[in-house]
Amino acid sequence: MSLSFKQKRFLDFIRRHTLIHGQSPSYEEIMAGLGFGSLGTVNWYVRVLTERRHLYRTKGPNGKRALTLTEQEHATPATLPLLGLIAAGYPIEALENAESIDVPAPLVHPDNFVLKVKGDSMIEEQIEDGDYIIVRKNPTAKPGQIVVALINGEATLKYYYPTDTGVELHPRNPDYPVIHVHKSDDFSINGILLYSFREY
Amino acid sequence: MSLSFKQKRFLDFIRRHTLIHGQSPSYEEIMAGLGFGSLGTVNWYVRVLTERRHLYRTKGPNGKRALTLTEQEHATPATLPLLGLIAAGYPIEALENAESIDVPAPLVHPDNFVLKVKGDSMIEEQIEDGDYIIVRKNPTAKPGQIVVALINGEATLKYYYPTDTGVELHPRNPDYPVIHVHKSDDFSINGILLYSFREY
DNA sequence: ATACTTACGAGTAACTTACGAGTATTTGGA
DNA sequence: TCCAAATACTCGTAAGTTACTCGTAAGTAT
Repeated sequence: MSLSFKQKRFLDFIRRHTLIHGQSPSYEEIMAGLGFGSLGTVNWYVRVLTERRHLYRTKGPNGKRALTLTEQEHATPATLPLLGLIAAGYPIEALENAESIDVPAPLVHPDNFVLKVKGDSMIEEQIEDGDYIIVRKNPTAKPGQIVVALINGEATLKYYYPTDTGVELHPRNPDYPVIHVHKSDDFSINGILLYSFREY
Repeated sequence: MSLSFKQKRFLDFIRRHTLIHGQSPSYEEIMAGLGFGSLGTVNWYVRVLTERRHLYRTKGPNGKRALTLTEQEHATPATLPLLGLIAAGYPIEALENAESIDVPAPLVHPDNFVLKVKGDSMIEEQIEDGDYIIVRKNPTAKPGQIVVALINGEATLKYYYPTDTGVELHPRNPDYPVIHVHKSDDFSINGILLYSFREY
């Protein structure tokens, strides 16, 4: 879902023009400003960037000078870093170039981050390949919360229930077994599950 | 809902006139002040700006020198209205007091809205009770998009594939049957599925 | 009466969209 | 490693819409 260099340049031009002139540029102005030779080129950019929801018109289709950046409220970027890939039963796989993901503003918090679900290992939790989960980094949890836990290095997503003797991890789907964590296990809570989403 | 350059200029004129002269300008004064050749032009601005809620009359319609600015209110929150409840096989149930739901900023758009999923009827689509879906209102779709469709009044969430003879609706899960829509069916597309999420 | 506001009808310039076709650049395999 | 295919980008022009304009006449409140 990332943009090419030229596409970024295109969006930048609109942002700057809108800022400086108080209204969106017309196709002709964009054409001149970016050195294109044809309106068709401008239209091509508008079409693909609209489809990808980086642009929209404030006044419905064919509204004049109505091109607006979706990213406008990026002034306070409501994004969280995508820190890694998670698949049940495997270690969490870190991503180097922490890309940012748009999320609802109330979820923006320094301790929150996003993981992308890899594979269908969590299908029984109604979470499938390609979904995203938002996690609050926290080494502890309250009983009944869903946690991202690591058992002997393997990630899992389960309800957390501490007991006298150790910890029980319950699946969302009651058809699957409860996991009993023993003292001999290497157990840690990575964080608490706050939200999950899927883009279509 | 942004204004054109000329529309801003029109509002500015009213603001300044009201400030300086202590009363709103008459149509003639606006005409002279902005260099129009006709009252019709002034009236055109008043009409569209009133429709868009940037102007109103303090004394009801046809009140003289009563043009007043609706000074800009909103600090655009990144929310969408929750318009109803959806369950596969049932009509969409409208909610009266449209509450607002926080969503990622890029999804904020006048044509987008949120539906809450009721019951487990969409479980095979990996969408369960209590999930939310974000839909872009649109009466048509491109092949391959996931649509919220109504067949004989019943809602469903399916991949959309038009054919020569009608429309095919494919489920996300291939274990479930493809629906063939016939001409005799009352079929309409409510919108296009953009995003789904779940709070924990 | 006077001082305004509303209601047509119609025109034009400013823009946006649609279409058709061609050239670069990346990507996925054999 | 090299080709084929997809994707990204470019051009020109014509047609379609919208924002804005005019003029005039009829309506409404003091």
